[in-house]
Order: sequence, then C-alpha cells, then structure tokens
Amino acid sequence: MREEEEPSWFARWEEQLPAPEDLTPLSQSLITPDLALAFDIPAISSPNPNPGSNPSPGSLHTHLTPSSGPHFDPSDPSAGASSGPHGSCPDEPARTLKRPRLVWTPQLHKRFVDAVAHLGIKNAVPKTIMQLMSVDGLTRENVASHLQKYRLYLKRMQGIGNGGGSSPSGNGSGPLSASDADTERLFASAPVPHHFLTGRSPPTAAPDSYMPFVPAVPTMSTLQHHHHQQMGLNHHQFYNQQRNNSLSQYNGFDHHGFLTRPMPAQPPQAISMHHHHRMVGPGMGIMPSGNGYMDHELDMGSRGAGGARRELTLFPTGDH
DNA sequence: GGACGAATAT
DNA sequence: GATATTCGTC
Repeated sequence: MREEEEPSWFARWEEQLPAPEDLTPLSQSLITPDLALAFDIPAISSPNPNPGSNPSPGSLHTHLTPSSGPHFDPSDPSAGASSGPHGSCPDEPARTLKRPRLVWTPQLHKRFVDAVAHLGIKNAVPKTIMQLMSVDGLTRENVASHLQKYRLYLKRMQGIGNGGGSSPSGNGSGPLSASDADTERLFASAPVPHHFLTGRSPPTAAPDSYMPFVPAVPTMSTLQHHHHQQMGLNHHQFYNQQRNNSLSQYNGFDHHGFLTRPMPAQPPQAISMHHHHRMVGPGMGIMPSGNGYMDHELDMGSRGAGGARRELTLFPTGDH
C-alpha cells in the first residue's frame, strides 16, 4: 500500500521547521574559515576568519563567543569585513583578525615536545619550534606562550629532582602548590626528553636522533621501522612532513571543518571520573629510567571499552 | 625592526 | 587555569 498523506501531517511538519535565523548561524559555524576563503564567502561573520586552517569557532571550547549565533565583535572596526574583503588587502585580510584561543590538545602538545626535543632546550625558541612543528595556523605567539608554561613545568620538575624530596604539589610553601591540574595531565601526556631535566642538551642538532614527529597522515612508508638511525630526517624526511598538518587536525577537526568523533556515545557521568586520585610521583611523564608513562598516543580508540583508565583529555570540544 | 622572554591581561 | 597580549630587552 502506498503512504497515505494527511493534510495535518504537512502542517505540523511545516510548523516544526526551524526558522531561517536558527539555521543560518549553525551552518556558518560549520564552515571553516579555510573553506570560506576558498569559496570567496565574504560575509562570514565568524569570529575566526583566518586564512590558515584553524579550529572552527563555536566548537573548540566552551568560552568562544557565548552569545548564540554569529555575533560579530563590534569592537573590531578595523576588520572592515562587513563590506567584504575588498578593502586594501585582498590577499590575506584575515591575517590581522583575532584568532580564537588555541587549545593545546595532547596531540598538538606531543608535536611541540618533539620539536623541542629535536632542537634542544637551548635552541628551542618559539620561531624555530613553530617552523619545525609546521602546523598550519600555528603562530609564533602560540608557541611562545606554550613554551613559557612548558619551561615552568620543566623547571618545576628539575626542582624536584635535585631539590630534595619536596613534591611539587605537596609543598605548601611557594607558588608551586598549584600543580595537579590539567597542566600536569597535558604535559604528562607527552614524554619529556631525558636531557630536558639533566640540564644538558645535544651539542649540535639532535645526535640521539630523537623520534621525530608522528606524521599526521600515515604515509605507510619508512616510518614503520624507527629502530634505525634516522638522522637523515634532518634533511628531507623531516621537512617533508610539513604538508598537511593543519591546526584543525590537531583539534579534532578534519579538513572539512567537521568534528571527527568516531564514537561520542558515552554517558557524561562516566566521563566525570577524570581524577580518582593523584598518581604516584610528581608527574607521570617524568620518571627517570624506565618511564612508566603511556607512550602510546592518547588517540581515541586506544582506550578499550571497559578499560580502567580513560584519559578524557582528548578533544576538549565538548565539556569537561 | 624582529624575536625572545617575563609579566600582565583576558 | 589556560592562552593571549603587552612590554622591556637584546
């Protein structure tokens, strides 16, 4: 039998249709600035109209324009985007606009640490780190800010090593009392190179040929066996990886700007068990000889269903 | 002037 | 608290 159509059905259906005002902001937020620029969309009133592939606004974190909808910041007349990018800089008009806050995901931080490891502490300066990371959209300021905090972290770790038993979080005297937080979790997510804490660093380049950056896209080539001395990476392979590493990828977005979440189905209450108790040691990421840190990537899917430990520090796109 | 790093602001 | 931005310096 064929479907019988009732007149009231259509009426109700039509009433339940969302208003255009409700649809517009949503669709806009799904468009990455990258795409917007590529298609020459002028009036994308998004707080993130930047050229490089940046994390899409509205889903990066919780504090991104709390106002519902594409509320454009009125305090930015210099943008002149209200009339279109036909002002005086048609090349990269979005470069001068404010970018949304960068969220350092474990993956992104991992790349950061790897870059610093290759350079050595002394040579690790924001600009160089940024270049080595080769993450599209990442600015020197982003790296500088993160590096500043990372240095404090390392300094704290060193203090523990030769300080004499004072734990970073247990010590009530001093500004060091604030430690067991997201900071520790983030920094612990990436292994800290040994020479970071010993105070010494590779004399030239990276003699120990630290394992470079895990390629954003598995090229299934020579990267399989990393047991061999891959010093050659300093030349071509190293910089060969700077192809498609966009910030979006490190923030849980694919190049289309949509969230790549394989299985978001998880009761929010189960996620809330983030910290049961503090782990042993000042930081799990820095155990001298025989590091017990989880060296596998904190990639999603790594956690088996029913696994005991679940690090929900993956993609801070939802809630925390 | 640019980059770095510490301080300060959001 | 995490990042961004400012500011003094080299």
